[in-house]
Amino acid sequence: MARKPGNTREETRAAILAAAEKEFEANGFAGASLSGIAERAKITKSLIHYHFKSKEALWQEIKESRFADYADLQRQILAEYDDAREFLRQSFTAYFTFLQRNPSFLRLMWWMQAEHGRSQHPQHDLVVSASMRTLVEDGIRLVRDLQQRGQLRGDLAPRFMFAAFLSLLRHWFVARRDFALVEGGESTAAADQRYLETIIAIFSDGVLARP
Amino acid sequence: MARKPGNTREETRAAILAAAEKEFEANGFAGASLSGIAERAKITKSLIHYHFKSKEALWQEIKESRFADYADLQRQILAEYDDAREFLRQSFTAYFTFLQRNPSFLRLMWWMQAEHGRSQHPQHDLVVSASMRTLVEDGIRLVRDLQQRGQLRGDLAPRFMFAAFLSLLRHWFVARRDFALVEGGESTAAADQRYLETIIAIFSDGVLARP
DNA sequence: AATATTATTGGTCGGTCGGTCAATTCATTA
DNA sequence: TAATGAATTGACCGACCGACCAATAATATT
Repeated sequence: MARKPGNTREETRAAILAAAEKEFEANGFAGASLSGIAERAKITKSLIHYHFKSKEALWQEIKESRFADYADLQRQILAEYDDAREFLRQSFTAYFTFLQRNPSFLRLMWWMQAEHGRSQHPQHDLVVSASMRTLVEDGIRLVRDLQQRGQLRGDLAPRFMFAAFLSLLRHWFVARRDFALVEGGESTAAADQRYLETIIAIFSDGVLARP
Repeated sequence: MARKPGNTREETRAAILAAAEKEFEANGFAGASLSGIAERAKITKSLIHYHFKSKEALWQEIKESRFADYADLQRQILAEYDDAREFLRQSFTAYFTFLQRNPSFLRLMWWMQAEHGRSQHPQHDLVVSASMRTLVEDGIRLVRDLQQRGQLRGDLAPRFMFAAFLSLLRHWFVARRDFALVEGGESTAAADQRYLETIIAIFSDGVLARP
């Protein structure tokens, strides 16, 4: 009946992808609806199927594009420094800032973890698994290097040290809501910053009082 | 047309609740279906509505019953010890063991966080919020006490220290899948134990090499 | 034994889901 | 300007969703 003028193929595709990302971020894969995506993108449901094969293919394309951002992050973290303490600070800050600036990435990851393994097209999880594997492998290798150079304590397994690193960073952005419930007054940004300083201090030096 | 003999009211209710917990755990609230629950419980869909007002009410009842377990856990964590190092070990171990033994609780929490704030009946979130608030408040108070008694370093804000504590514990059980992808061979139980020892060590003493 | 109450069923409702298709409109080109 | 191809639409499909209801079978009460 009608055709919106001026939009190129890529513009429309991008609009659909942006709308879909919001919808998936808000509702997860199961909860998201093509109607909702169409509404956000101000086009009709049919057009989504013209540009993308299926809902699952759309979800897959979003996941892949989001994981591409990880490459830059890894390069930042893996950059080298002379001083181990300063290295830790830089790594924590880089990862933390990334999560802080990409809340939609974090929410998509959250949904992906929850829905992991439930896909009817298992090959779709391969890209995600490959990305995670690379991140974990690189992180473990890095910790091992630092141990061998005598900058990190050598009595702990590298992979569990790196797991602790990731936990401290990733979990905050979902837990902070619970902490905002008590003793309000502090802005989110301020709380973020103070949490970051705290985990750097704990990770570097521990929490026990020194005599 | 027919009625299954022998089942008391409570038995049927319990069967539905158990089936629903599995279904919600696997698919989240949006992804779960009453048909799936009925199938698991080996009854019909209609019977669910006879015993429970709605899908949402069923979900709510499961959440509440699961959060009741938290009370015992808190009492364990809040038990007192003379030595701070031993106290940390006991607290980490108690919380860790709880999550280890209640995987369905963890998965339900995961879905709840993802779907939080999206309920059409906001009052349903109140119980969850209240539980989380109590846990966080008690934890913060405990850290503050230990600081004042000189057992924990006093230069870090209690709430962020406690947030770090929770992050190290909760995040592992969702991240460990990614770590299982690399250097296999270690059983899940063994990896769990080694991770626990690692975070206790890190939290207590930090990761920097001591000269 | 007759009656009332409770537990359970099959069937059905309106609504939404993801997906398909033919028709239509715009942009390009001949 | 006419023809062609790509982009977009509305209408529609079968499947499933949560919910409801009348009928019925099992149990409890009298």
